[in-house]
Amino acid sequence: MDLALLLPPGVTVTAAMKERCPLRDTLDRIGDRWTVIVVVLLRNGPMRFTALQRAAEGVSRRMLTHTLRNLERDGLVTRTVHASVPPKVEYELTPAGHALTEPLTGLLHWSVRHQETVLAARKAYDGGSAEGG
Amino acid sequence: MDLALLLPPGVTVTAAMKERCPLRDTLDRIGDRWTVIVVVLLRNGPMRFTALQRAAEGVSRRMLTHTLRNLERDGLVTRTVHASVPPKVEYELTPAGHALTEPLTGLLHWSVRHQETVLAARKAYDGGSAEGG
DNA sequence: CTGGATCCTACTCGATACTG
DNA sequence: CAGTATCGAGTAGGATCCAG
Repeated sequence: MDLALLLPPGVTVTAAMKERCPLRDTLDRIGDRWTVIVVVLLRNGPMRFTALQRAAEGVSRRMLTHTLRNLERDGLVTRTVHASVPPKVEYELTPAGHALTEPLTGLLHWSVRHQETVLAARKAYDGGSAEGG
Repeated sequence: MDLALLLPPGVTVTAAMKERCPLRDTLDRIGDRWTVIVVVLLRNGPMRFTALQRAAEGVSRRMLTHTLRNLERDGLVTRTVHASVPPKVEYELTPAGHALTEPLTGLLHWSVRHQETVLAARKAYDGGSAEGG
């Protein structure tokens, strides 16, 4: 992508950005099925593994683990193991992770505000395209 | 997802939202490889098909067409054909599409600001995990 | 409760060739 | 210039079983 037009004032396009588009990078990282959901859920504070699984509704243990590992790897989430029986593991956003919740929360709000509009548009489009056939 | 905690004040959780999580819905829609890129690129005004293809860097005609069709279907983009030779087709964001650029632009800015941090965290994580083997 | 290993399916996406 | 049709590879992610 051509970044120069889109960046906020004061931000310069570095060589690294040209080589490796930051947005493309971020999308590759958060563009899977569960990452955004998990980050948004962690927005209000630390959560345990099982609590996340319940809240995310539909995620398998495998994918939740996978998602959390990637977030941890990228420094967006910390993992804290409490030595107890049964085990208790808490996940919490780092500052970078919290910063990410801002646009993602914006996305959530957009989703809520435009759900009906989008659904209606889709219905109209599908109806219109199919007509006459 | 449990939406009640996360919604802005004044927004009520409707039955539709419980049935069909709006965020999940949005992510299914924009979570593919090119949608976010295209929407961000259209942020400054209408663009032609080929201009988009050049700017997106790497998208195939097939995928660009597919992406634009979906955006059109959801009412986020309009498609205008100018009857000329050669053909000229312009794509432009609708108001809903423009509203979407706000969080997406936020995401872009986050990407730029945190690229180095994330890359460093990843490197550290990978190095740390691999050590001793 | 947390999470690793394996297997398997479905779907996404890109390459290529063709059209108006 | 702006698409469409077809095909094949790669991979995301779910099901299941095992373990500390």
